[in-house]
Order: sequence, then structure tokens, then C-alpha cells
Amino acid sequence: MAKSRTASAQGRAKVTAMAKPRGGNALRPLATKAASAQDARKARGLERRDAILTAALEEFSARGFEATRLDDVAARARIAKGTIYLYFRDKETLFQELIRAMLTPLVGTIEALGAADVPLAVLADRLVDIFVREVYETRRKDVVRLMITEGRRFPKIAEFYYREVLSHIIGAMRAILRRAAARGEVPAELVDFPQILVAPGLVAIIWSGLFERFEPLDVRAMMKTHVALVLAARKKA
Amino acid sequence: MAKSRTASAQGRAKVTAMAKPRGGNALRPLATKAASAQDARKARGLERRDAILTAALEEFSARGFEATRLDDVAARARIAKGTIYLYFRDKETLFQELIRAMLTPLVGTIEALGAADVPLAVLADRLVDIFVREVYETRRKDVVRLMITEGRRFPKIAEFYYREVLSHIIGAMRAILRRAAARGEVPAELVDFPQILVAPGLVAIIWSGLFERFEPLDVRAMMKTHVALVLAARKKA
Amino acid sequence: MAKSRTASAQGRAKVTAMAKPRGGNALRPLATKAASAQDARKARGLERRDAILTAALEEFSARGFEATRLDDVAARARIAKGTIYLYFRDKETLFQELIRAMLTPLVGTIEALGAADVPLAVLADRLVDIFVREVYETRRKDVVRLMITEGRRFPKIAEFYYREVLSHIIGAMRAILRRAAARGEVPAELVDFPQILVAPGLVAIIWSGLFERFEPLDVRAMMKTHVALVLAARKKA
Amino acid sequence: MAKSRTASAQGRAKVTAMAKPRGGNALRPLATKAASAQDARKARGLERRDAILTAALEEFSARGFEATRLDDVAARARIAKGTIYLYFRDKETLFQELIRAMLTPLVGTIEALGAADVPLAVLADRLVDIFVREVYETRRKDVVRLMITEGRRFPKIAEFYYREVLSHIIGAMRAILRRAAARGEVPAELVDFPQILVAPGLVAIIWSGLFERFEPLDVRAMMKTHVALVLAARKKA
DNA sequence: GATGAATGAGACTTCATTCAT
DNA sequence: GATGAATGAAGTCTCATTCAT
Repeated sequence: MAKSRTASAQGRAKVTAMAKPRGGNALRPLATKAASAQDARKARGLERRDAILTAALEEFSARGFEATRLDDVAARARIAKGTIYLYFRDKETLFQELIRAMLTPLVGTIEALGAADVPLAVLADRLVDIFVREVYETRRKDVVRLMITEGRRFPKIAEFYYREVLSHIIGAMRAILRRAAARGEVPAELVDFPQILVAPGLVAIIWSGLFERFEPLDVRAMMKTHVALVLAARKKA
Repeated sequence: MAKSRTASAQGRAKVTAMAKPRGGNALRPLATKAASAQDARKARGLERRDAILTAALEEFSARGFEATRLDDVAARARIAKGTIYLYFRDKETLFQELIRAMLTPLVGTIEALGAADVPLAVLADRLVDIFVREVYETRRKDVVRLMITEGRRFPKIAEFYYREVLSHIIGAMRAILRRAAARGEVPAELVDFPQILVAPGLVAIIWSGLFERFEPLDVRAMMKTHVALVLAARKKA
Repeated sequence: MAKSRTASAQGRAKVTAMAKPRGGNALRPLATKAASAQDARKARGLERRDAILTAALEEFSARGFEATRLDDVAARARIAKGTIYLYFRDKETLFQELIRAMLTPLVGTIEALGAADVPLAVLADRLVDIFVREVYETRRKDVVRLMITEGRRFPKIAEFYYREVLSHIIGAMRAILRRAAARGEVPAELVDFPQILVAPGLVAIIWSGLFERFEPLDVRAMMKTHVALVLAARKKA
Repeated sequence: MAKSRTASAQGRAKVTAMAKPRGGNALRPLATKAASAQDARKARGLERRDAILTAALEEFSARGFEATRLDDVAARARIAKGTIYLYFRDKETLFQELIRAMLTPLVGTIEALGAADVPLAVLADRLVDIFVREVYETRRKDVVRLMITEGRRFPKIAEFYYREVLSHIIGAMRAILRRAAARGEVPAELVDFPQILVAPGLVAIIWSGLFERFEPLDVRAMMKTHVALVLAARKKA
């Protein structure tokens, strides 16, 4: 005589209609105008794929992997349930592809950053700006959040994320810190913990999802403060 | 194919095996020796409750809320599945009670800290030590992680956590920072972002769950480095 | 806009109520009166199991493995769908257990027959009788039919059937034929093809399922004729 | 995210690969050289139909009706899934047409046999030979097997099979037996059970699908033994 | 005619919750 | 209080069938 699984499953609004999958998003570079009929079909397919990924991101972000129903993803993407399976083997693959698709483009950007040999003060400002504009204020924030919240149950994704994204970020940070330390801009020990540099960003992402409504957080200001803190420590050395 | 439903339920075998719910855990202050038979019964009940909570923590931590089966919780607690419902209304309540039970004791400790009027250098060491010993190296780390990973789907818990725990921590931190700033120990802007102080701790918790296997992290060292960073920034002011 | 999968799926009557799972059937030797409450529970469980097996046999026989819905099996067994999974891992296992449960008891009987050293004329009569009474006129006929119709998609069952049942039957037949041939009761070549002895039985089972309505078949008479044929051939030798 | 649905469907690529529907198979008498363009088109259509039927036979044989996916049939026939529906109303019709197409040509052959007035010894040899060469060693064996395994769920096919094939075979056998009995070649009772004559053939077909791998069976030898048995019985009369 | 992307009904299976014992 | 068998709602995935191109 079970009635409903979890009370939290209530109040889930049926998605009746959604905005047409927004034009140029980050899921795919840019589809040049399709020339032939075959290309048109392929383009249509990619469009669908993107629509699914976009819908999936929203649902997964809102409810988490397990609680998300493919029915809802389909409704949000304005397609039939079965269509999802034309593009993704199963729910798990959809999730993984989502993470992959959203994070892959980041890698290039990051790599570039590590290479630039400019004063930390300048670079830090740039980093903060990129983080806020390219991650925090976009859907990528949700992907990072998903990574944090679901990563444990998807070791493969965690590995992918570590290998393809995080290790690069960490590597870039370390390179930056090493040069900064050499110039006396930061304490040498910091080189061992690039995570410290990233920490406020992650905390901001977590905070925004859980506590924003109780106490808003000015991310940019926080990160600037943090940067200032790091830079201020140099004098000591 | 005898239909004997007649046999009365006399000699019902006791639960095959009952794990002695581990001695002094953090779920309950201390059960003073039960005096009367009634107390004994009550104590037994509390023991059960604790066993369930402990088992639940392990399962929830390992799989997340949705993916956790009460079957497994019951098995781990060495009780029957139905018994869980004698102590908790439903799965969601169990989860909430778990968070509550584990985090409540923390509050007192934190409040105390905010009050102590000692140099930040001393206090910071103490805080790091408490965090590592009382959170990071205990199951409370898992609770914090659960808070992070599941909080979004349990606004009530997020609220409880914010109200009962986080706001106190933040408040204490702010008080500490205010005094430290007054003494010129830290830049004044830091008072607005106590989150920065906590960030490395959270990052460590997340890191430990996702990437430890790829790249281990020395939490204590990282936090000391962070503290040093914060303290080093004072000179500037 | 798919409408329905297969036209043949129509006209499937909903099983609203079924006769109480018949008393002493072949699925289980005999449940001696349950003594304790625990025994009662166990007995109840076996009863359920049998009810499921019985219902499954009927559904599988009527529609084949794939076309059978566990929903219907459950309805026929007067239990909830989920209950099936308390007794059988999945649909396939249910099917296999069904075959196993029904055929296993046969083995003993067969072994006994091969041992008896009596004139073929006598033995053959006995065999025919056993086949008709123990197989053809019982649900075991359906099991044999299922073996024939589904065996190809269940190599494991085919193997089980061959190893546990068929090879014994064939072996017994061969032993019987060998002795009969030695006595000059049958041509020696027959020893190489015990299948010939069994063939009319199988054909009868197939016939009964497919063509009975067009042209009834008197199994017993056919088998007697066949036996007579085999015995008549002896004179030649 | 280009939305170019504008491109017209001009140069649609032809099917990647088109298997030359095996030359002279049994599905169709003989396609006389197509004379006009219209005939060519029709011939092309028949070719397609045959390719589908051939593919269907293989898939149905391997997996049974329900478990066969039209996707697989299409892939095997090297056509698009939708094309199947240009030639057959639905899956069930495809199945029925398949049986029909394969069995119809047999009928003539059988009728002829019943008419020949030769000694049973001669005729029987001929029958065995025809069975082995025309059925057992061809795909028709699979059709007969399908008839046996799926017939129950397709009463219409069973009826067709009985009416168009089986009754003719039975009739022919009966005629043969009647004449043979009149000549004293077989016991008179056999006339009532022509099934006995066919039984070893069916058993061989079943055996080949299920147990061949455990114990091979020499069909021709078995059938010869069986014929010898039947003929040997005459002396008695 | 041919294609194959899209659809959506349907079936298996899981598991939170209940309740007779 | 405790048990664990039973329930049935719900979700994932499949695949026959349709239809725009």
C-alpha cells in the first residue's frame, strides 16, 4: 500500500513547454550553415542532441542524478522519451556526456592561462574574471556543482574530470604560483596547495546552491578579497 | 500445499544476530547506566536508533540519498527493515535526523570558540586542530559532505544546517575576524567573507571524496598554509 | 504514433480471479503439517512459490516466454507483481525454475524403468501408460512443449534438460533396447536410435497444441500402434 | 546550433550496400527476365521482398517471433526499417507470409508422391530422400521448426499450415499406407496414424535445434532405420 | 519508392512503505 | 516492540510503427 516514495518528489511541476533550445550555447562550437540535405539531417540531429543535453543539465541540476526522470528531461527538451535513447545509450551515459560536453571546452582556456608570464596581480584579476564570467554566471556552474554532488557515484566521471580538467587547472595554478613565488609574490609553501586558490570559487558555487536565499554572497568581491589576501602575504617573505 | 495459517505466532525467533551498536559514538552524548526496567527499555530503543543512524550514515555516504536502500540500512544495522519505521517516519526523516543528530553537538563547540579572546595565531591553530580531529577525521566529514551533495534537494535540511550550524560558524568566524582586524592581524575586508576561512576545509572534504585516489591531499598542512597566508597578510594593513 | 505491438496481443482476457492453487500438485512432494510459527511462514512461502509456478506455467504455455507478462502471472497467482521477485530473481529464472521443478521428479521414475528386466512387450505397455498418465494428461505435457518451443533461446535450460532428463531417458531406452535386441525382440539397429521410440510421444504433444482442433489424435492408440510396430519387426531378425 | 531545415532533400545517398538477394532461392519460383522498365521495377520489388523474407527467416529462426527485432531484419536485408512496411503490413504478417512462402511450394511435391503407385520400400526411400534434401538440409527445416515453436500463438498460421500442408501430407501418407496395407506391406492399423511415419522427421528437427551439440544425430540413418522398422512389421501380418 | 529519425505504449524491475503475525 | 513478506507506484529502457523528407 505504498503511497509515494519521497515527499520531496511532490510539487514537481510538469514541464509543458520550454523555450526553444537557445541559439548559441556552449555545447557545440558553431554549426556552419548546412549545405546538403544530409548535412541538414545531421545538423538537426546535433540540435536535438543539444536540446537534450540542455534539458538534462537543468533537470540534473535541480534534482540530482537519481531523482531526475528521463520523462522530465524529454518533456523539457520537447521530444519523446524514446528519442533520448537515439542519442545516448542510457541515463548514465547522458549524464557523463553532459559533463564532458560542458567541461571539455574549458581545458583550452585554462592551459592558456598557465602559460602567460605576467605579474600575479594581473593574472589573478584575469582568473577571477574568467571564473565569474565563464563559470559562475553560466550553466557551467551547475556542471561543476553536479561534479561535486554526484562525482562520488560516478568514479569514471570523477576520473575524467580530474584527468581532463582538474589536473590541468591544478597544473596551471602550480605553474603560476611557482613563478609568483620565484618573484616573491607569494609564500613558497603555497605552491604545494594550489587548491587554496580555487577554494573560494568552489565554496561560492556550493553556497549559491544552498544558502544564497538566507545570505547572499558577492562572489566577485569575495574572490577579489581572497586574491588580495594572497598577494598581501608576499611582503612577509 | 498445506494451507496451515492456523499455527499461532508463539516462538518467534529473535533476530539472528544483533551487533552491539558501537560503544561511545557521537550520535548521543552518553547514556548513563539505565536504572529501572523502563529505563532499560528506553536505553535499548536509543541504542537501536543509534544503530540505525550509524548504518544510515554509512549507506547515505556511500551512495547518496536516492540510491540508498533502506534494505541495506536495515541489514547494516542488523535489524528488520520495518523496524526503521518505528524510529523514523520515513526515509527522508531518517536522513534529516541523521544530519541533525551529527551536527547539533558541534554548535556548542563553535560558539565557545567565537568567544575566546586570544591572538588569531593561537585561535587559528586551535580551529584547524578541531576541524581536523573533530570533523575531517570522523564521520562528521561524511555528514558535511552529505550536506553539500544532498542539501539542494532538502531545503529544509539546508535551512536547518544554515540556521543551527553554519550561521553560528559564520558568526563566530566573523567575531573572531573582527577582533583580529581590530588588532591589525588581518585585513579588514576579510570580515565580510568569513567563508574564505572555511573554504579550504570544505575543499578538503570534497577532494577527499573525489580525487584522493589520484592525488592525495595533506589537509592539515594545507590548512596551516592557509592560516599562515591569512596571518601573513596582516603586515600589509 | 505506434498503436499496438502485435495484433495477436489482443483479445487477452484479464485474469480477474483464479481457482485456489490446486491442492496436491506435482510441484512439491508434500508439505507435512507445519508445526511452529516459523514453519507456518515457511510453508506459506512455499505455497506462494507454487502458486507462482503454477500461474507461470499456464501463462508461459499459453503465450510463450517472451509474450508472457509477469503482470498476468501475478494476477493469475492472485499476488502483487512485486511478490514474484521475492521468489525468483527475474522472469528468466522463473522460467528455468519452472522447467526444473516440473521435470526433476520425472528422473527417478525413468531411471527405475531402465533397470527392470522384463519382456519388451510388458515394459512398452508400462512406458506408454506412464507417458500418457504422467505426462500427456498432466501439466508436464506443457512443460515438455515449453522445452520444445523455447529451448533454443535458453541453451542453459536445454542443457539442463538434456543432462538431467533427456540423457537419462535416452539411456534407459537404450538399455531397454539393448536387452530387447539381445532377446531378438527388436532389430539391432534400433539401439542406435532410441529417439524413434520417443518420437510419437513428442509428435503427440506438438499435435495436441497445434492441430487437435482440426483433427483429434488418440495418443494412447497411436502409441500402442507404434509399440506394436516395433515389436512386430522382431520376426524379421 | 544552426537551424537550417531549409536545405531540400536532393541528393539522398542510396543505401550504403545492397546485398544481391541470393540467386535462386526457394522463396519464389523463378523470375523470368524482366522485359520492360515496369517489369524491372516490379522485379526489383520482388527482389526486395525476398531479401526481407530471407532475413526474416534467419532472425525468426534464431530468436523466435517475439524476440526478433525488425531492426535486425532490416539490417540483415540491408534495407531501412521502414521499407519492411512497404511490403508487409506488420511484423505478424511478415511472419505469416514467410511461412506461407516457404511451405507452399512443398505442397505440389507431396501431392505427387501420394499418387505414385509403387512398392512402399521404393516410395519410402524416396520420401526419406526428399525430406532430408528438401527440408532437413535447407532453410525449410527452420520454417518447420518455427511452425512448431510459434504455431500456438498464431492459430491462423497453424490453420493455414494444417490446411495447406499438413493435411495434404497426412492425406498422401494415408493413401500410401492404405495401398501398402492392401499389399500387406504394413499393418493395417498404421493407416490410422500416418503421424507415426512423420514423427522421426519432426523429432530430428527438434533435436537438431536443441541437443545436437550434446549428441549429434544422423538423421538419414535414423529415418532409414525407422523405415526398415515399418517395413519389417509387414511379415507379421 | 526508400529512408531512418521520432514516437510512445508497454514490460520488467526496484524499493519505500505497510501490516499481519 | 520487532519482523519481514507483501504491495504497487514509478522509472528505465525497448521496439513496432509512423511519417516527413
